[in-house]
Amino acid sequence: MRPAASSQGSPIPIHRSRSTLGSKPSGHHALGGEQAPLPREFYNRTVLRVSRDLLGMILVRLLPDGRRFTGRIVEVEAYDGPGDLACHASRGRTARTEPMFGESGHAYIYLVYGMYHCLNVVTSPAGYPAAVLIRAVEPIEGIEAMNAGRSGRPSHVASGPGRLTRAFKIDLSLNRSDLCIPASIWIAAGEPVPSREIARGPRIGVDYAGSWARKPWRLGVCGHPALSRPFPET
DNA sequence: CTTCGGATTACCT
DNA sequence: GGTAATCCGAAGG
Repeated sequence: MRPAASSQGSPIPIHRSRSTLGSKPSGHHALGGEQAPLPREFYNRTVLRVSRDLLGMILVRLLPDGRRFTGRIVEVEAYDGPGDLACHASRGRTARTEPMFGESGHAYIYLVYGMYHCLNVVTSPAGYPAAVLIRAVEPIEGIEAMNAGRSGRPSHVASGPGRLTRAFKIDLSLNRSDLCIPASIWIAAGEPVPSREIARGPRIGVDYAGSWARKPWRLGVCGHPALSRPFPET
């Protein structure tokens, strides 16, 4: 079952980063209205719509010491409600999954395999548990700090849900954060990705979910170098 | 209380 | 291809 989406066909108005109010030709970003959090309405839609529209948006992380990490979202996965056997919420409303049942636009973060955190964005009207797993971003700001003391291609430091949270210093302390407030973590408008440039495939690591594992709810920017792994052909 | 397994990654053969 | 690492939360006794 899906929640009745109030804004099914109409795009959510987003303050594009292209906005040219007093635009400056210099390379410096005008941080005034720039990188403002996406509005609650963006998240309060079906998880598949939000998933698609999150591609190209900008993940922003402001550290306590003032450093700012940003990256372009290039890969996500949708987890859709109590019927989706790959979704944690399909096993009921528990302390861990509680954020998914709450208001959209909040973070749902959990620990997997005892060592990696996964960042999710809660979607849909409150009461309907659904979330988007952010699987990969293309680093923009802070890429050097993210790679400090690590090997591997610097551009891949946030490719994969566990690598992404490690690079951006995201852990359980940020669970339930309101992403519509520019505090420690939020998502800002970027360049939307056209449908024809979106690759789709089965979700990763959910083979226990039977036929639900085969649903093509992993979305990514076609051919992008920062994907966590290639998408299946056709 | 104990047991079990995971929306992953890195490193091994 | 295989598997160790590592710990929280859910479930069962």
